[in-house]
Amino acid sequence: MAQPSGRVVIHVDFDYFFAQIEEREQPEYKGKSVVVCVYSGRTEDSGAVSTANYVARRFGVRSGMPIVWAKRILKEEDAVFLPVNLVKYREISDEIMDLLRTYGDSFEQVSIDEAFLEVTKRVGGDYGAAEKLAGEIKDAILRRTGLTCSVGVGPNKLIAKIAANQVKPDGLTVVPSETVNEFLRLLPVGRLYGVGRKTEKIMVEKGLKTIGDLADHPVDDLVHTFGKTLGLYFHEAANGIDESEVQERGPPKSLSRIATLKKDTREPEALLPVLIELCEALIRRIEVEGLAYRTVSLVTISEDMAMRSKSLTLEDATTDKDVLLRTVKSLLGDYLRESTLNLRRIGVRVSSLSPLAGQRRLSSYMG
DNA sequence: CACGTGCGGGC
DNA sequence: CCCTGTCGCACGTG
Repeated sequence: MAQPSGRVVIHVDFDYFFAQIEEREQPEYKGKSVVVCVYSGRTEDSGAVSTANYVARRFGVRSGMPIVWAKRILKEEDAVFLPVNLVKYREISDEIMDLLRTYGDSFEQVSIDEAFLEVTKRVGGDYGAAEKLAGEIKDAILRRTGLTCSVGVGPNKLIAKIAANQVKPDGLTVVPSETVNEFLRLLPVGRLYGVGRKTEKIMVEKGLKTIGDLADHPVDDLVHTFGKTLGLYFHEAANGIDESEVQERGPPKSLSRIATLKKDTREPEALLPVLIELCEALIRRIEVEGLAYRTVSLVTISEDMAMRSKSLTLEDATTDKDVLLRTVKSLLGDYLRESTLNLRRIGVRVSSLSPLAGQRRLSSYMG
């Protein structure tokens, strides 16, 4: 009873994207563990793993893992550790996204390495034609960039995304509407978009281990446990229902920059230079986006890893750098009066963003 | 509405 | 074992 609408949606997920790019550029990395890292700069190897190739993953290296753990795991191996080069990855991502966009009735970039394509019209609702098209997309990306990706085809975004994750790297998984329920039923609830570690734990404690369990569970109880929005969403998702459209994303709703401090401190003299840099970076971004901000937030992560935020909404939207810095300083004062802990990381966020009038820029979001 | 927190996705 | 960076959404509270 999944989709009366007869849609066909494709999800494209670039395989171990950052590490694959590095591999492609250095053929001598082939067969070795390649680990792309975000170095925080507080000690030699402080920081976290961003992406690892499949060789490293076989040893247990994972995204988000501390770099020192990964080094320990791979110390007997001839492994390569590299810093992230986001400018390079973004350039390659943009190139692939521009290519992908031409294959859909509509297109939605989800992140630097993921996108949805609505192809219903393009394939006339036919899953055989969709599978062929998905293959052509994979070929085109490979020819153009030398990179592989994993692709999922399904009757909606939810199913297409789960399908793309089913076989990777270099996978192609097609789930026609008639097979949605059998496809979902045996999968663990954690495979559902929106179910992470915390939510999965709650579900498993309720005896909901598979998506089938969730689909059969009374929706009232899900609403009671997870709230109206999420409860209804989980119920529908578990039954393979998702009517959300594939559509170009608009301008960002918030922008933030966060940094790790060289050492834990609560001294304004030590924090200020960092805040200035973060504000400057944000203002540059606001300018290229053609946006103005009205809400300013200071984000703090203290030595105990607790995250907090302080924010203030201005009377009028602005692009002014000094206003931003003054506001951030004032919020820092508020925070320091309330807490005695040293800070480990600090960040600045702007939100309530509005487009500046008379901007050509708007056109770049209209698809 | 403004403010603050929690969570997820997944590099 | 130690801990990156960025964004969106939901929701509780005042």
